[in-house]
This record gives sequence, structure tokens and C-alpha cells, in this order.
Amino acid sequence: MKPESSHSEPASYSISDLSREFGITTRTIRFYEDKGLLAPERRGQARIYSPEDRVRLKLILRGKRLGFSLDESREIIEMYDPAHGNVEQLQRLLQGIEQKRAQLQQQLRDIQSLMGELDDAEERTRASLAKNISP
Amino acid sequence: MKPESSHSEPASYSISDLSREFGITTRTIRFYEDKGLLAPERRGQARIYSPEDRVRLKLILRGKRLGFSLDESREIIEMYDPAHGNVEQLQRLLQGIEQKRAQLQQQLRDIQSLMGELDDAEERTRASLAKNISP
DNA sequence: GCAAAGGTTTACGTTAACGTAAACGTAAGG
DNA sequence: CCTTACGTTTACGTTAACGTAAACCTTTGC
Repeated sequence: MKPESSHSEPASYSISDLSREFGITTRTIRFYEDKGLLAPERRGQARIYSPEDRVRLKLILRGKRLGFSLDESREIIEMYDPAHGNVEQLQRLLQGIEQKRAQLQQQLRDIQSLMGELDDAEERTRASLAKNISP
Repeated sequence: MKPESSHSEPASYSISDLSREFGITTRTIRFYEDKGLLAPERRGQARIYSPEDRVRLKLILRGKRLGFSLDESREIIEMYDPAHGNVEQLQRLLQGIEQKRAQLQQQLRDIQSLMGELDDAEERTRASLAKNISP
């Protein structure tokens, strides 16, 4: 069911293959399809996922780790191919890209400050521990 | 209603002061209180927010930008004071801090890769634009 | 032939994070 | 005294992102 030629990439995946690999339920994967984020082929009734489908799923999950909604993740994925010919649409695409970049930069700043505060918190906690153990 | 001595920090804020400053509704602020993230004093019935309350609110909103739930933000805020004497609790606090750090590092990696992909997407989009304008 | 393993659709349930609205209190200004 | 601005409580409504369960195929191993 998962023909793997010696050491490279599987040609296709079942839904439970992907659910196991990424630690999510099959319900979740079908839900993403319902929302238009995935569109696997069918062999009869069953879904069969290509390596590209798997990549899309990875992108969705990365988006989740960054706090993106599924709509945001879909937009980001759609940014990957500028097949949307129209000049005006391409301009708006560039705008969208710039916006995401700004958001990511804000997140970077947020992470930096939070990291620093965690360092301080750890230090204070260790100090508190030392006081509670020695005397 | 907001005594400010020349150039420093206001001593207190009303709920609409804060809602205006941060671009959120008063409903949201009260909701956070309901969830135990804020505990402003009262003057009669009205809420009166201290500078510390305002900082807590800022931390909550930063958490939101990073995709944290309110429960997660509360935990993070609670990490700031190791008054929780018990040694065992302090150990678990250190664990929590370490976990958050790991999560933030994952987010950093995610942002880095996404940034790179946005660069590529922009480049392809500009190329597509050039093709659609010149000929 | 049949049970077990994996897949499917359909549909109702749940949780977080607020939105929205009603009904009311209170202090200041004209 | 009356309006206006700002605040309050209470409560039902909404959206996203799934969970859960029922009822049903279909292929495979014994």
C-alpha cells in the first residue's frame, strides 16, 4: 500500500499514513479538505495523497504552530504559485506577501522579548529554589 | 479622570482608555477578567486599572499575536513571580519555562523558513508581473 | 465465507474567544 | 430636571476547528 523504492520518497500515502506521521486524526485531515486546503485524488472512494498533498499538509501544520487560521494558511499556500495571471491580482499578491512579512517580523520581536523574560524568570526561580533548599 | 503628572505614566486607566489604546473592545477586557487574567480594583462599581494591569494586558495581547490561548498566556504571566514557595512547584515551573522556550525556538524556525518562501514567492510574482506588462 | 482492518459519509456536539443586545446605574453639563 | 457619556451585569448568539458516533462499504487473510 505504500510502495517505497529502496530509500527515496513514497509515491502516495493513505489518510492514516499521514495522520500517523503528523500526529493528527483522520477527521482533521478530512476537515482540511472540506475547507478547501487539500484535494487528494480518489481510488474508488478512498483518498490517495500525493507527496505534494503531504507538503501542503505540512504547511498547514506549520501555520498552526504560528497561530494562523486555516484561511490564513490557505492564502499563504496560494502565494506559492503566481499562475493568477491578472496584473492587478499580482499587485495585490505582492501586498499580501508584504503584510505577512510584517506580521512575521512582529512575531520575531515578540519572541525575542518573551525569550528574554523567560531567562529572567528562570533565574529568579533558581534563586528561589536555592533559598528554599539550603537553609 | 486620568491624572498625568507632566510627562510620566498615568496612575490609572479606565476600561475605555485601555480599549482605545490597544484597539480592542471593552467586552474583550471584561472577558479576560472573567477568565482570571485581570483583576482591576473597583471604585464603587467601576473598574480602575493600574499600570501593572495594563502591562498584563499587553502580555496577553502579545501572547495572542504568537497564537497562544488565554490559558497559555495566563501560565506565562504566572511564571513571572516565583512566589509559589514549594520546591516541587518551582521544579515544575522550570520545566514549564523550558517547554515554552522549546516552543518559541520551533516558532523561530518556522518563521525563518516561511520568510524564505515569501522571498521566493515575491520573486516569482515580480517575474510574472514583468512578463505580463512588457510584451 | 467471514471477520477484522481500514476507509467512507452524515450529522450532531463541544470549546474558546469573543459579539451583540437589553436593561440598568451614575456623574457631569446645560 | 433631562440628556449625554460612560460604565455595569446578564444572557443568548456566533465562528473556527475539530471530536464523537452511527451506519455503511471494501479489501484482505485465514
